[in-house]
Amino acid sequence: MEQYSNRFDPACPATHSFALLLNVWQRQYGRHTLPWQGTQDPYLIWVSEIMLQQTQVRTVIPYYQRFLSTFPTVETLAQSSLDQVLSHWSGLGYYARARHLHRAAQLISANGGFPRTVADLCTLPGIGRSTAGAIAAFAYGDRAAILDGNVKRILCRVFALTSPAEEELWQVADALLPDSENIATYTQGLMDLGTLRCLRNRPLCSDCPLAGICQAHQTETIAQYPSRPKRPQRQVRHSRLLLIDNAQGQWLMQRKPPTGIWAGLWSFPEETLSPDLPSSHSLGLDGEPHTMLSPIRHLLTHVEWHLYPIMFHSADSLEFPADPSYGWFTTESMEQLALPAPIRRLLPQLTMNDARTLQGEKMTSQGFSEIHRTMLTPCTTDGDRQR
DNA sequence: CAAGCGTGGCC
DNA sequence: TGGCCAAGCTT
Repeated sequence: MEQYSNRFDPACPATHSFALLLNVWQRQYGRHTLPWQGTQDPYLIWVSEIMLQQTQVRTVIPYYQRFLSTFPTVETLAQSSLDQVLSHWSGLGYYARARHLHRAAQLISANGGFPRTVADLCTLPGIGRSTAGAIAAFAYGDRAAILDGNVKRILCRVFALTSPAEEELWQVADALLPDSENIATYTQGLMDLGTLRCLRNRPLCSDCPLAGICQAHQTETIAQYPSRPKRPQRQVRHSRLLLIDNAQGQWLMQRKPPTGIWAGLWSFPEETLSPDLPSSHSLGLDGEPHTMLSPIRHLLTHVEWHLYPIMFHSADSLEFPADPSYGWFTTESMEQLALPAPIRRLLPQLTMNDARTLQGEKMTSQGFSEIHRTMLTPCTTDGDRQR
């Protein structure tokens, strides 16, 4: 068998049949009834593409439908408050997407319409080259390439590319584009193939339309593509979450700063725990904590975060008017806030404790100290986590 | 430009 | 069950 070098060869037979094979397959086996299909409205397509960044279709669908029922047009989105947009994003993650979406909506609205080209789409916050390509292909039928995780995996396998540069992959993606009349089918076909056939683990090559031209399949080296870069180890972080209620049954919350994890969302006041610092809170609470809820272990891409919710009753005299980032909320009103997922999951436990039923574990202050010492003592051994 | 940025589901 | 992944972008 003829061998191809570890480089894309535009003259190899696979180049010519790639798009045709993919499109024939997409029409028969691809997805055609997703909520954002069957339209060429750039707004509807844009919202879907942003939500789908690093997020699976199944997760997105209910968010997409709720979002569009509240913000049916780019103008309604532009005229809404950021808080309202973030609250619809609550639980979906990567919240910068929501901030960018809102800002872009205002730019689009001010410009009187959507950008018409890939280059102009790329100028909007939150829209990179791949998202711009998808919007242009689906909304305008432009002959524009996408390059998401699916496409990278497919291209690496079909053309046996071991560690291609990003720009090289874009060149391959461009070279493979069919005529613009078939571009939407083709673009959807890439996404469908990556999701339904060319899976990262255990790809279904026996049912893949590209098996006949796939170099990785022919050399039985599918498992080697794509080579996975090793992830950096997560940094471990410990924080106490201060759940403070007042006599009116309200809870003290704080908006997270504009950068960092959960930026702009509402959470409970935090107290960072570290072995180097005494664990004293900064809110001037004079009472003792009365209840400790179950610790939360929350994993982000780069952080392993341990949260220890503890409950206080606010002294009558306690007020927090000085810092506008604080606010008092009933559990009912908190439902509408933009809350991170683990914080939202705490709400039922607050309700239980609203009535002073105190379902959590009663703790003496000595007990707290004990537990916090346990938290911070070398569960570290970060070396143990390597393999 | 490498690092930062969420979350739910899967095996 | 824990490590890994999913329609990436920003700084």
